[in-house]
Amino acid sequence: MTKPEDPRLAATRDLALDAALKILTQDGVLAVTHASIGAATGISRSTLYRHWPKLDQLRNDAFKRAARPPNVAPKTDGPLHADLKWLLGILQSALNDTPWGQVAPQVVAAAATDDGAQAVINGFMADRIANVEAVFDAARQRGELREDAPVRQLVEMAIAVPYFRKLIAGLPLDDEWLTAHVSLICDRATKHPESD
Amino acid sequence: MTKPEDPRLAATRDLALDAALKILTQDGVLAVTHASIGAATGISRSTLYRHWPKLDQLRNDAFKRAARPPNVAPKTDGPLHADLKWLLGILQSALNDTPWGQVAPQVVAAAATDDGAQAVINGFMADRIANVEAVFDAARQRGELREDAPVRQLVEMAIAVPYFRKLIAGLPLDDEWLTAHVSLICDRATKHPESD
DNA sequence: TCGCTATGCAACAAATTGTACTATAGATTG
DNA sequence: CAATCTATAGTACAATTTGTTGCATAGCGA
Repeated sequence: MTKPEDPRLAATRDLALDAALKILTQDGVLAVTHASIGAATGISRSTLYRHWPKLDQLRNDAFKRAARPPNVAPKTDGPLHADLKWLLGILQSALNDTPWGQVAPQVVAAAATDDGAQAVINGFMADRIANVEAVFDAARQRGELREDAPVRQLVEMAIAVPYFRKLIAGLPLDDEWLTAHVSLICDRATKHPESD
Repeated sequence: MTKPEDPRLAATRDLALDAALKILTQDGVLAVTHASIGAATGISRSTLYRHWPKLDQLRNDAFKRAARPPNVAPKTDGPLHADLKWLLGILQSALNDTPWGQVAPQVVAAAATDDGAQAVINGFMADRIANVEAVFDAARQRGELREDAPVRQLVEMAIAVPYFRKLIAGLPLDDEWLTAHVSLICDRATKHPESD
């Protein structure tokens, strides 16, 4: 019943949002406008207004594009510290090497006054937390975890610190830091601290 | 040699920035403009332009006003978990009950493209970290800390998690959470886990 | 009192944001 | 292929935002 969509629509949408993402990372939210995207892509301003009548909609779609998660299934074959390092390594890469690291703070700020942006960040964070939880669950089933391990808190810490360093404190995320971070968390969670 | 400043300058500055802060918390950065402040205060637009010729300068000053830290000397008379709970309680209040909780995400976002905003947040965070470090230093001098306590990491965690919860994840900061958070950090830092 | 300067006001310029209309080019259907 | 529908380019235009300038007034310091 639903007609197939005119391919031109998807084409301009993709072209426009790719440009929007680039502008977003380079010059910030304020720089993504119908005019700037038109200049970058050759798409006419009037066409862009037909796709996104309001500027907020355009920016929210740019946010969504930046927030597209790597969508990996977490490695859960143990041991915990290896799984965790693997998963947080992906997070680290996302923050360091993809537009998300540049864009996330702007989404966070937009979320204060814009429900669309709030939804973007909630969805993204839910994915991240679920992945880390899956890693801990697998560790528990393997019997690696201490009975009293405060898993919820540890999951939160695992994610909070890299985000804090990158977005708020402006500190680097590198392998040395990651190793220490994972070690600190596993130390509290597992029965026998890995003696390396 | 430096003439005393005309009192009218300070008067309009304060009046304008107070209004700016209110607008900032209520409607976001984008709403703080010379026009909106003029409407809120009765100050004429041209006067506001003389004080802040560019919009960025005006917004950065509003950020600075929001970021004015409580400027408390941390309690350091021990034990660690009490000092830490006291200090993080102040942080929690600042995030929950002062404009800083609303404004911080916007400063973080602005920092991506604006050095002034970056300076605001760096200064604020340096203060916070120094205070928590002072608390740990005192604990060390009292002999409460384990030899191998990773203090730098724990200081970072102590601050990172509340910021993450409030700014990024939209989770609440309440007393129950704070107690658990402090407990988890002290557990790793102190020689003998408090047995309560 | 006298000069200096901050303010208020109004007019204006330029850029931004959004709308409307027309003509053309590409897609879908028969 | 032909007819029709629809997305796009281009232009003109309106409304708002952002910033400037000149002038008169009122408050401050000497």
